[in-house]
Amino acid sequence: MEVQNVKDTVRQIFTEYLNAHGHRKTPERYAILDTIYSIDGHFDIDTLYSVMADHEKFRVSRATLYNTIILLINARLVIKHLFGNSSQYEKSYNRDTHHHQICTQCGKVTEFQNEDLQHAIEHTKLRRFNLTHYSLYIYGLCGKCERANKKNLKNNIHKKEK
Amino acid sequence: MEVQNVKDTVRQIFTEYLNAHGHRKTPERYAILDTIYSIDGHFDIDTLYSVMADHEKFRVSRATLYNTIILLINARLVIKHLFGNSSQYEKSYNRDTHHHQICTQCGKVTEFQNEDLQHAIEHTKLRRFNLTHYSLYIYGLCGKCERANKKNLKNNIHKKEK
DNA sequence: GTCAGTGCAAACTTTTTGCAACTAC
DNA sequence: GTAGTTGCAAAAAGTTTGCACTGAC
Repeated sequence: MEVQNVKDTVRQIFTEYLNAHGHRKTPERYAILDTIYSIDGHFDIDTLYSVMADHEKFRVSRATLYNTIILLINARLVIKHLFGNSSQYEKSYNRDTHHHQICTQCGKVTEFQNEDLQHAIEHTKLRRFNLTHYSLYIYGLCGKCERANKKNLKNNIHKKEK
Repeated sequence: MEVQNVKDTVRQIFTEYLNAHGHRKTPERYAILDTIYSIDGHFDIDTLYSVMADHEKFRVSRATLYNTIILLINARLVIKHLFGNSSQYEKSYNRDTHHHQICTQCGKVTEFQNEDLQHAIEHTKLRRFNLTHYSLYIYGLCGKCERANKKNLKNNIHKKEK
């Protein structure tokens, strides 16, 4: 689907959501949705705030960002992650299901897809629970850090952990 | 394995870890490890602080709790989760692998086990990545909330979302 | 016209940091 | 003795809240 199509569709979904829940259709809310769907990958509130301040016609307050993102999560248009210290968000409509690899050393987050895994998770029998979505975080050492560690071992460099 | 055995074993693992990394073996550190291995399920720093203040011989500062828990995570004796607002921790030695169901409405976190799922995740081929551990969070509606919602619908009670 | 929504600043919560005192080694 | 560790308090970071103003309905 083309970017503009996606933006139109999510705007429509959002409109329906707002109507259904008796919320007002403010320009701020649509500007936020639009900006989020212009961002690839993860972002935090601060990044979103900067992007909107710099590139978009709208400047909205952080309070409004926090408020609106809750609506978007409920409308299933945004997913919230909790990596590292701050909350990270990402658009969720028309995105391929993906999983997350997180390097415990450098903190780098990489997405990957795996249909078998996806299938296994989505078809897990759950007792008294109605799955809507899920997050899989795989922790370990990324290739870069592993190589760096091996090199350091060879050179007998010992970085003390904090 | 018996509780006391587990405590002894983790103390030994921690000692080895501290030695290997040139850290001191302070009584605070062992008291924290011991307390953590007395707690079943998840806890946050504040809870741990209270438990130690109330029930244990040792009172340690929050700063020390934060410092020590990082060591314990690195020693693979504790796992960190990010549910809801604050970081949650749990002991990880000698625990069965489990996954987490999180109700998006009431926030309740339930653990469940599923060997097929566990196997599928652990045997996923990863490119340039060395898996050490993982967390799977499944979001949805728990049975209680689902029943409550149905009941509300029937009675035509409309709680507006915030 | 009304009240939900917004912006701003203050408050709050969780975590980190700086520093003096302490203690494991 | 010395440097790593601790406790405390202050600071930082992220998020929520109270309130007056604005604008969607």
